[in-house]
Amino acid sequence: MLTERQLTILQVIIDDFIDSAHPIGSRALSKKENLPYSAATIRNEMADLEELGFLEKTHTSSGRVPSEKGYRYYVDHLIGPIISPSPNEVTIIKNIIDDGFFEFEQIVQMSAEVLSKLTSYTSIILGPEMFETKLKQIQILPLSAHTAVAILVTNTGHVEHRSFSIPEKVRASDLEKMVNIMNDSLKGVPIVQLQEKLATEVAQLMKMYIDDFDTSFDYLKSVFLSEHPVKLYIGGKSNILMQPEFNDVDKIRSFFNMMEKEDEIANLLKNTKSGIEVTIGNENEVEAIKDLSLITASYHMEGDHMGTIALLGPTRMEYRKVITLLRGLSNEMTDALYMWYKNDDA
Amino acid sequence: MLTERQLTILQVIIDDFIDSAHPIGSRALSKKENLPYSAATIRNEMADLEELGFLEKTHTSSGRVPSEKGYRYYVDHLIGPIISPSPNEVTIIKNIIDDGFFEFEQIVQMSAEVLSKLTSYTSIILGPEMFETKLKQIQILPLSAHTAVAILVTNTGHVEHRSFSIPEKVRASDLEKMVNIMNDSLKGVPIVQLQEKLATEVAQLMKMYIDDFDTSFDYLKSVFLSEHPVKLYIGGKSNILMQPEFNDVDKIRSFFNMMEKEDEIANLLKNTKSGIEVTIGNENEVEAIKDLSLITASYHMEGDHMGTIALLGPTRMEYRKVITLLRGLSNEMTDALYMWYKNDDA
DNA sequence: ATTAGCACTCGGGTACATAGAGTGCTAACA
DNA sequence: TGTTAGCACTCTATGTACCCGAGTGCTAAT
Repeated sequence: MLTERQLTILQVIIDDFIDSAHPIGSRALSKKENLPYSAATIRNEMADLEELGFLEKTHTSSGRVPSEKGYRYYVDHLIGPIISPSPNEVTIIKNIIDDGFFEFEQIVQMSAEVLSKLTSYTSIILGPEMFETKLKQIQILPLSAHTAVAILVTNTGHVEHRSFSIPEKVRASDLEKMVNIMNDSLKGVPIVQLQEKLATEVAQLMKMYIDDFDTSFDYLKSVFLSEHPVKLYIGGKSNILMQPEFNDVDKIRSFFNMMEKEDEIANLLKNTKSGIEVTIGNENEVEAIKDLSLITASYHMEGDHMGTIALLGPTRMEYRKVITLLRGLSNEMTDALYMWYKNDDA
Repeated sequence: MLTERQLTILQVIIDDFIDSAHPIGSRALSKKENLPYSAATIRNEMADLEELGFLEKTHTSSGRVPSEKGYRYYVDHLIGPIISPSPNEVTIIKNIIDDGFFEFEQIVQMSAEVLSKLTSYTSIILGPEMFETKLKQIQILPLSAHTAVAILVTNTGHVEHRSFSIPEKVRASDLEKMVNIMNDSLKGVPIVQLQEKLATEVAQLMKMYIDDFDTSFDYLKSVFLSEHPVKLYIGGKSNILMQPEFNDVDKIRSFFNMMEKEDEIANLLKNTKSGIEVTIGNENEVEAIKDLSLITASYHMEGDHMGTIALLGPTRMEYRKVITLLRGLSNEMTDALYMWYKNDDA
C-alpha cells in the first residue's frame, strides 16, 4: 500500500510530466510547496515508487517518468475531481450541436474537429450506428434516358443516394413499380432488416407484378444493398504533430500508416462498453497504438449504444481534461439525439 | 544556346536525380553508355550548365542538382515523348470510372486516392463545379412533428440534403405549398441562378399563396441556400511522407499545416487554364508550396471547365509519369461526363 | 525519519581527426 | 581545339574523445 506522501509524489510527477514531457528530478520536486521535503527524501520515495512499478527512468541517472502502471493508477485513483468542462468549452460544444439544423453526420464531423483542436490530440468518432434507424422513403428519380438516381431516407434524416445507369434489359417502368412496392411494404422497417425483408416478402410481392423479374431484381439489389459501412470521422490527424513525442519521422510515418487502416480503428471503437474507458499503451490490443493512449466515450439513444467518441494521444495525455471533455460531448450528443428523435413517427 | 551534348547531360542528370534524390557526380555520369566522355569533360560541361543556371551544387564539392530553371527547361523541352499511361494504370483508371454506378463525387474521391497511390505524391481534385448543373427536384420530407429533411437533386445526380427542425411559427402545410411552387417554377434552372430566381420570381408567386410569408420564406432560404462550396478532395496526404525530402519534422509540420488551408488550395486550383500546367517551386504564388511542384489538369464538359485534378510533390517530381497520368485521367473524366450527361433532359 | 554530502552515471554538446566523394584547374595529348 | 589524366582542394559524414550538467544512489550525520 502506498503512503500518503508517495501518492502525492506520484501525482505531482505525473501531472508535471504530462505538462512538460521532460523527466522529473528530485530537486525540482522538492521545491514544490506541497512537498516540503528535501531532494534526498524524495529520491528515496521515488526509488520505492520505481520498485513498485509506477515510475521508470529513461537511463540510469535520469529523472523519473511515469510507467504505464503509473498512468493506470493515476487515472484510477489520482486524477482528482472530474471538473465540468470550462464554460468556454461548453459553449463551443453547444454551438456545434444547437445549430437549428441537425445533420447528424455534420455534427459528428465538426465535433471531431473541435475535439481535436481543443486537445491537440487526434479524435475519432464512430457512428452513429443505424440499428434503430428505420426506412422513411425510397425514391428513384430518372435523370436521363438511361440514368437515374436512387435516394433512400431514414427516420433520422439520414440520406443515402446512388446514381446508376439503367441497363437496356431493365425497363424503367418496372423499376418504378418495384419502388412503389418497396415503399408500401418497407416503410418503417429498420435498416438492418432491409436486406432480409427485401429478399423474402417483398420479392414475393414483386414477382406478381414484374415481367422480367430476375434481371430487374438483381439490379435493384445491387443499387440499394450496397454496404452501409459504419462511418468513421477522424479529426486532427496532423494536430498530433504538435506533441513532442512525435519528434521523429519514423514515428510520424507509422502513426499515419495506422490511421489509414480505418476498418481496424473502427473495430477498436466498436467493442467499447458504455461509459468512459481509458486504455493506456500496451493495454491496447492493436499493435500499432501500443505506445499511445485511447480514451473512448459512447453516446446513446434511449439506452441503445449509437456510437463512440474517442481521443488518441500519447500515453502522456491530459487524462483529466480529455475525460471531462468527452463526457461533456457524449452527454450533449445523447441529449441531442433524444431531443430530435423522441417524437419519432416513422 | 545549349549544345546537343549539354542537353543530353542535363537530361540524364535530371532523370537520375528524380530517381535517386542524390546529387549527381561526374564520375557516375561518365559511366553511362550514352555519355562516352571522361569525367573531366563532363565536369566542364556541368560547370557551364551551372553557370547558365540549369544546375546547382548543394555545397562546393558536391555533385550537381537540378535548379528550378533546370526543371523548367526539362519539362518544356527534354521530357521526351509523353507516352500513354501503362496498361496497368489504364485499367486502374478505367475501373474507377466504368463502375456502372456513377456517383461523380465518389469517383472523384477514388481518383484522388488512386492517383496518390500510383505516384506517392499528394493529389488534389477540385470540383466538379456546378455551372451547368440544373435543378431536378426539390423535396421536403417530414420526419417527425417538427423536424424534416430537405432534399435537392440535380440533373447530374448530385444530391444535397439537410435536416432541420421546423419552428413553431412556420406551418408545415405552408412549407409544402412552397416546395410545390419551387418545383414547378425552378425545375431545370441552373443551380447558380437558383438563389436569384428564388428571391425574385418565385418569391412573388409564393406571396400569393402563403399566409405568413416572410417568416416562412426566410426560413426556407436558410435551408436551401446554404453555400454550395466547391468541393476539394485530397488524397494521400501522408503518402508524401515516403519522399526523402520530407525527412525533417519541421517540413512535415509545415506541409500538413498548409494542407489544412483548404480554401487557399482551392483558389490555387481554380485559376488554372485548360490543359496541363506545371508550376515548379517558386513559380508557385502561394508561399507555402514554394519548394514543391504542382501539376494541374482540368476536365471539361462540352467545353466548359468543370474542375481540376492536381498532384503536389517535391520539385524532384516524376514529371513525365505524372503528366501522363493526369492527362489520362482528365480525358477519362471528360469522356465519362460526356457519356453520362449528353442525353440530359433536365 | 530526514537530510547533507559525495561519488558515480549518462546524455548532449563541442572539438578534432579522418575517409570519401566530388570539384576545378592545369598540363598533356590527339 | 576539344578531350582527358592528374592532382590539390573542399566539404560532408562519421567516429572518437572530452567535458558539463543534471540527476541518482548510498552513506553518514542529525
